[in-house]
Amino acid sequence: MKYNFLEIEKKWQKYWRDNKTFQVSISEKPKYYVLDMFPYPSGAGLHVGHPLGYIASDIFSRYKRHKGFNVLHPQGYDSFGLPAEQYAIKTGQHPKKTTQENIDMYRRQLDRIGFSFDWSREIRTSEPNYYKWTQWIFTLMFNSFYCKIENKAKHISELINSFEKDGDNVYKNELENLDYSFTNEEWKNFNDKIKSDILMNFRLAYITDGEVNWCDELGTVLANDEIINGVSERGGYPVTKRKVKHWCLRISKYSDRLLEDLNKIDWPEPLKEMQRNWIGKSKGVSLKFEVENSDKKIEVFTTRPDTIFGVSFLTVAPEYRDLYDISSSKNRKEIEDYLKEVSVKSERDRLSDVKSVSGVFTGSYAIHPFSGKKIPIWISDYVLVSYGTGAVMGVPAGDQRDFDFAKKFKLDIPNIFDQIDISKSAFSDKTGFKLMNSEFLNGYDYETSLEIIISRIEDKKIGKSKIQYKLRDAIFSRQRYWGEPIPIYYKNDIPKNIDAIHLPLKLPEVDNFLPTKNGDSPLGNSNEWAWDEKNKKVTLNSKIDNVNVFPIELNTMPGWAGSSWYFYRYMDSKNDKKFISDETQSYWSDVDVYFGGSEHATGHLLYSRFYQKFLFDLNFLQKDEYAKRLVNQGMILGNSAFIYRKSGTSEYFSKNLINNIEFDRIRIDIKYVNTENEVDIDRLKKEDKEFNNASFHFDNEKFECIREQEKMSKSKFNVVNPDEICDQYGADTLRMYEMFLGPIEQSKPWDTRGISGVYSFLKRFWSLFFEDDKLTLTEDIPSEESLKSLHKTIKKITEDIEKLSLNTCISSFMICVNELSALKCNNRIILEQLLVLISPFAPHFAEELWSQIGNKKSIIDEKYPEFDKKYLIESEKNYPVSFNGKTKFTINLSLELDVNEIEKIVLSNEKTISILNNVKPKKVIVVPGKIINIVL
RNA sequence: GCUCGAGUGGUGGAAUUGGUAGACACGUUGGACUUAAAAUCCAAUGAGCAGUAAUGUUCGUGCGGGUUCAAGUCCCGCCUCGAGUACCA
Repeated sequence: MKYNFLEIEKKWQKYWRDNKTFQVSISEKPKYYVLDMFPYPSGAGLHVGHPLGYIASDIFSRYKRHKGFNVLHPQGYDSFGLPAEQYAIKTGQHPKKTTQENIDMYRRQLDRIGFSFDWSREIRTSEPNYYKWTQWIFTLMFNSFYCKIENKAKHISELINSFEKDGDNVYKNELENLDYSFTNEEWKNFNDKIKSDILMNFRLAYITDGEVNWCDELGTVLANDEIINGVSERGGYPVTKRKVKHWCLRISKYSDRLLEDLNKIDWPEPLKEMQRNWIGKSKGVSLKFEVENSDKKIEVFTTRPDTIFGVSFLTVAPEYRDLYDISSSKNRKEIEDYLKEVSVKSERDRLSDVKSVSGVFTGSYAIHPFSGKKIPIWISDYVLVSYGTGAVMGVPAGDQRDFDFAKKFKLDIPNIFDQIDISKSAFSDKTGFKLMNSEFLNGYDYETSLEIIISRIEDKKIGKSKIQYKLRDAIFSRQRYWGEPIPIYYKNDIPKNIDAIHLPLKLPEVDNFLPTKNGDSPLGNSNEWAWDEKNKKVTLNSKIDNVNVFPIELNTMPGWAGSSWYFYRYMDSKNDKKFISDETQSYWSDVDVYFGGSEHATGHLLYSRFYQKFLFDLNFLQKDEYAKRLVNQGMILGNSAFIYRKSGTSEYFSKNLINNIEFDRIRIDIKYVNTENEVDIDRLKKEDKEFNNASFHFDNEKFECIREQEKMSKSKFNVVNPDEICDQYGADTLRMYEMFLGPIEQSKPWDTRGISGVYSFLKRFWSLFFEDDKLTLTEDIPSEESLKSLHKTIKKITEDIEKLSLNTCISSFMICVNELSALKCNNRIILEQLLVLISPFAPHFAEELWSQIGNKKSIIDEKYPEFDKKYLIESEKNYPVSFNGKTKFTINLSLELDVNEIEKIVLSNEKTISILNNVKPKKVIVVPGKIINIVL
């Protein structure tokens, strides 16, 4: 019988569907949760790079199931957010429609590959019965504050109680942005608006009015991790600073826990490192400088208080809060000019402008706390408002930026480092110096001076040790249509949340869902977007004059709101009473292995950890980390084709090829290029419009086609569609080939030519079962050799799957089948076990043969074979005999021999004698079971 | 700039953690089958040198040193590429 993969795959996919094979529920068995990062259905469809992680996780899930675990392996769609909406806008359709279409396409493509997903648990973040809970979590955050004393989130009512009882006594330290203090009596007398404003400083979801990253093209605000190199991650559009009222999540309160708990989880070290850098903890000192002729003080944050005597100026950020209080009115004009100049700069300008130094003198001076000297105060945009205190002390001798600044504006550069030349650049090392010109710190090194200065600063009560984080609060508002509405309404300007029982607050239908350049949210286009507080429902805007009807927040949530907690919903996706029942949570607990790309390191993977800890604090979750182990799959790179001008050719590419012009090469679709890198010019010119109009003549003499490896993408004309591979070779071959390509976490190029190796392997395996097209198995006791081959393979496969080294698994299968083919093995015992072994990798293939050899039940729950040591015991070893470490020949010896016996045999060996040629060896090293080395 | 990660045949990649470098594949070459092609099967395949040949021999894991009986693997110093980050005081 022939290996007819198309028929087989269809048959078994239907069988699994009909028998609900992959539907799981709570059982007596131990659980195992294998999770993939769910896709956002983008419209371009899948290419062979997408399923890489899914295949690995599927193999692992099926393997764990064979091992006796009750495996939860769900899948869903991250269907809200920018990608889905951008696609809808591009194609001029409603996002609801395109999302549904894209999901259908994804599903069709995924189904062909034979995944063992439990689709009965499917979730979509854009479905009301899902986002109901996303909104619910938001209201929890709105109604919570972070208690520093207990180091956890608590309900806001506790804070209010404390204010009513003790004023701000207990939580005074947390009122960082508030200038005034209040007693319990004063609190009670505050009006609602003031109370609300004060509480906003505490709420974990809060509204604020600060500057945000604004993207004109996308018509929305973006979070820091959505900006790459000063442009938007989606689409690469410019980003500017803009003052917008927006919601934020106070993730910064969790900085330390997010950092510390990285030690608890088995995630890839590079990824943890990225999170550590993003959180950016640094220890230092905050220090107050008096300002001459002013009540205001300037507080700076520094990690180098030891260089305090090197301070020759202070610099504050252009957005510094007390800017006008600390600057001289004489300099007003220059300052305002400078502020204007800075504000027009986009994020990208600022980045590309890092080298150039700009700033303006405030006209006033601060007083050095130890030397008493007058220090000029400057304004410069190299200082960031959002980090530290928004002000820095300028130490040109010890910091390159301060050095450059001082040079540019001709400020003092006092040297405080003995014997060190700072005429060309600053000296920023923490070792290898002794201080000078530093009064009581003279002669000390970094460590010692640090200790002295900190105690001096604390004695003088002008500052204290401080830990500073780079991690900022997460901007939560999007001025977009396709996202979860934020369940907040404004009662007399005071934000109130819609209670959980009235959720979901459903996304309204609007005629125009396009984003606007002025930042108005498309939800404003709805004429039914007001909250009737009395009847607890959404009503017409026209009723807002009514005392009980109030406007609803127009912004929607960012894409990561829905993806920050979705892995819990899978456990109990149908539950409409709770986001997840205690019972299901107790059983499924957490994710055992999470597969996904490292590009989410500082986005999704950080936000979801924050959500986890928050919900843990409020006792909704039982663990404070959700994924024990994480595997980053690498990318599969596509072959892009470029036409280059050969050197010496004076001919240029035609100007008509505008869209494809990149320097002196042209990108073309890889389908026009054959394996010899020859371009099919005729077809290219016929099918490609741009080439059709081009005056460019391809000529092998003047141009050449070169392949380059890049990320697969439709726009790069280098995608390979998994459907085509399934048509031609079958899903099992695709699955195995993707794994065979290389280590899962590595990026590796796709080469369709290589697939034939895996395909013919499966065919060879298949043919072990047949003779002259008829199933022919013997029931005899298997031969020693075949048993050895099998058990060697079982051992290797089991070890490698656990390590997720799946590429070497495929090699082992090939070796085994090669060996069995050579042995002409058609033994049932051997082949049956081998089928179970390979079933996670090539499930359709294994099911088919399993049933053909007479099994009635699916192979899916068959016990995974275990190796028996007795078949692996070697009695002999082919020892390499090396001379000075270089192997000259091998000798087959019994493993029972001891060192002396081996040495004797080797030395009397005729080859040894001839190589030694009467020279007496200096030393003979024998490592039993490994090697023999003769030292001359 | 800083922080990670990686450099092994023509290509993708193996290497029990210090013990026969190049497993397993692709590709290439030769052969078998075939009128022919496809498919399949067999053989060779790191480079160089010597030999008709079996074989022998030298060099070989980015570069330069070191430790060791033995280094792709460990240590020191460089180079190149990739990823992340970017005025974080």
